[in-house]
Amino acid sequence: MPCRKRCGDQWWHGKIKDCGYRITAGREAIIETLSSTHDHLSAEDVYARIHDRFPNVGLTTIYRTLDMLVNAGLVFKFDFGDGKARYELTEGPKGAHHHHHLVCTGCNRVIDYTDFIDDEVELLRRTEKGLSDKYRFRIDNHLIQFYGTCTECLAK
Amino acid sequence: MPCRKRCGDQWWHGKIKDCGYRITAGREAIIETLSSTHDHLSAEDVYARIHDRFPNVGLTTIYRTLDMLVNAGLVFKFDFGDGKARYELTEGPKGAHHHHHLVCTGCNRVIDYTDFIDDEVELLRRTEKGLSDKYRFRIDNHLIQFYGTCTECLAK
DNA sequence: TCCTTAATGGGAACTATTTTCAATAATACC
DNA sequence: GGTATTATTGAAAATAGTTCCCATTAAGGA
Repeated sequence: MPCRKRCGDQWWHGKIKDCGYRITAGREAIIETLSSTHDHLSAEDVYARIHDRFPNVGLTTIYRTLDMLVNAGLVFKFDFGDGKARYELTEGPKGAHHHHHLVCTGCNRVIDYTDFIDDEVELLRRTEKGLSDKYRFRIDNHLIQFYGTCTECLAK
Repeated sequence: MPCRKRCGDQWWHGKIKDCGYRITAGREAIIETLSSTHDHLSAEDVYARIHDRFPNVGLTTIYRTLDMLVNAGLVFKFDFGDGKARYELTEGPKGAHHHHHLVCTGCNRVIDYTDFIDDEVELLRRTEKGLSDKYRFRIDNHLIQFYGTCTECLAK
């Protein structure tokens, strides 16, 4: 499928090209979709949201592209315990929007929170340093999630 | 399958009975297996380790039991990104052995660390309090993982 | 010991994800 | 701009982890 959008470079083009990947219409569509929502989309969700405008971007491509984006560090892959992977951009055109997740084990709802993030990030940075020194790991990323029961589920 | 072990109660019997579950030989075997290792076992791993002594505990039962144990709060279910769930006891006969994980995205190796845990746990407790107040969540658990590349994979 | 009901196992079913492969399109080079 | 090279592609088939189904069995209370 030809890359029909002839508008200028997007903020993420560099990051992709630097890793040796090509810019395609499918990839544009996928990244656009991810960047236009705060939902935690599964591969199938992305497919559904793209399919109208790009009927010939297949599910396989979605999976492959998301995987590639995870490799390139542009996307983070989450497991919220409902059997399918969820994807989120690590940053937008304006930079990172740091948040963590609160997951309801009753209904699988996920709340993004940014409260307390500064303290967390500060501690994580220290921990990261300590760990990478001690275990000789290069640490790229971290995951913090809290699990519990949301108000609605508590009411039952 | 009859419960052949007639030895006295195990430390976990109460927790299971309190949730209305029964004690069976299969469940004993599964918990024993989990408590005798620090490995992060998948359902299939547990099956393999039990199958010699209990040839008639099926994989289905392993899945069901692990799920039940997660519900009962005795087991924690992890996703390290290799496509299968991993299970770990949340506590042993001597109480909880608190640790977090360092995951290599190259080879999927997982290192348990306990360093810095005290600071982390202290911060988490505070965050947990703040979050549960603000979002009216009952928080039961948390997950912290660091992702990166281990020494061996860095060498490549 | 008997009775109720939860737990079981084997296989089939399900579902998210990956693989295969021939066709197509994005980039580098001229 | 045209062409060669090579990554990317979609569809269908394959895979793999997990769950469902249902007749049978066993745990625990009376």
